[in-house]
Amino acid sequence: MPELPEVETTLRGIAPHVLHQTIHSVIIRHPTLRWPIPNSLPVLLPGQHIQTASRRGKYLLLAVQTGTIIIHLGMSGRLSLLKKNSSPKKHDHVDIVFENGDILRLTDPRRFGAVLFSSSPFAHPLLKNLGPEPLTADFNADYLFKKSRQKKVPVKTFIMNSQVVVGVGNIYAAESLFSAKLHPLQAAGEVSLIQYQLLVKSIKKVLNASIKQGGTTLKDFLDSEGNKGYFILKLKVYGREGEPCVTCFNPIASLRINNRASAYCLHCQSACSIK
DNA sequence: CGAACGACCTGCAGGC
DNA sequence: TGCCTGCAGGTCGTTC
Repeated sequence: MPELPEVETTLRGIAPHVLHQTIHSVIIRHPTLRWPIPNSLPVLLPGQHIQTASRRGKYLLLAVQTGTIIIHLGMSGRLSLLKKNSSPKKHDHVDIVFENGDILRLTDPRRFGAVLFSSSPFAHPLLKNLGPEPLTADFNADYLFKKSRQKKVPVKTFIMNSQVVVGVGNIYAAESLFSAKLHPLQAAGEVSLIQYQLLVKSIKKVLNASIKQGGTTLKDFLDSEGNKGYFILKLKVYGREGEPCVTCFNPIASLRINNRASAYCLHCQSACSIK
């Protein structure tokens, strides 16, 4: 489910409802997500209140007095806000119940998500090596160009590496490369500065447009209020294999790169030097 | 060191 | 209808 726009949509949905709320209790129904949920949370968190709600890459961060709750939605995770006594369903693994009765509930069928706690989240092993946020000025063509020299990995793999830049997953990598007219297999180290300028612009444009539409709902993404995202209507290559390219009308092709489906236009995204 | 790949887990679509 | 296979938005840890 979630790439950066979906996580950002989730954050914007929950933030106004959880900020400054006092935690009443924490219910863990299924503690084995990607990593075990710390069993100290139900003891540690009650009585504390949410001071800030933010995002780093695809990690949601809820800060309380003694530290920060770190939430990752994995492939199929979703947070929703519910009213008091809302009965849990099959994949509702964690509830954070507030004193006013509201419930912040994590639902995650595939359990690739995570709920962790850290007194200094940015020093946490999962967060400390993350690359820049794609929508900030730190993420620019000079940075990508320098970072990519001598790298032989496909440019698609390169921009999906969270140590290079956070938040670009399979959908938005495909869309951004199409927008920048770059072949996904082009070696990252051989992409020119000019091409990176176009790619950076494309990534920012695509992510911003998706956030505006509430993210992409393929099959199961819903925001914290249960609404779908409408960016799927704007996807130009992802999931359109065999359908005509919106620019040249040739059929969209597909490759597997690192075992991930990679849709692209054979004509518009021609490679200069694929090895 | 970087790169490739398996692993985690469930649900669903499609083929037989 | 039902079983089997492959695939899915992520990304860490292991192996080469």
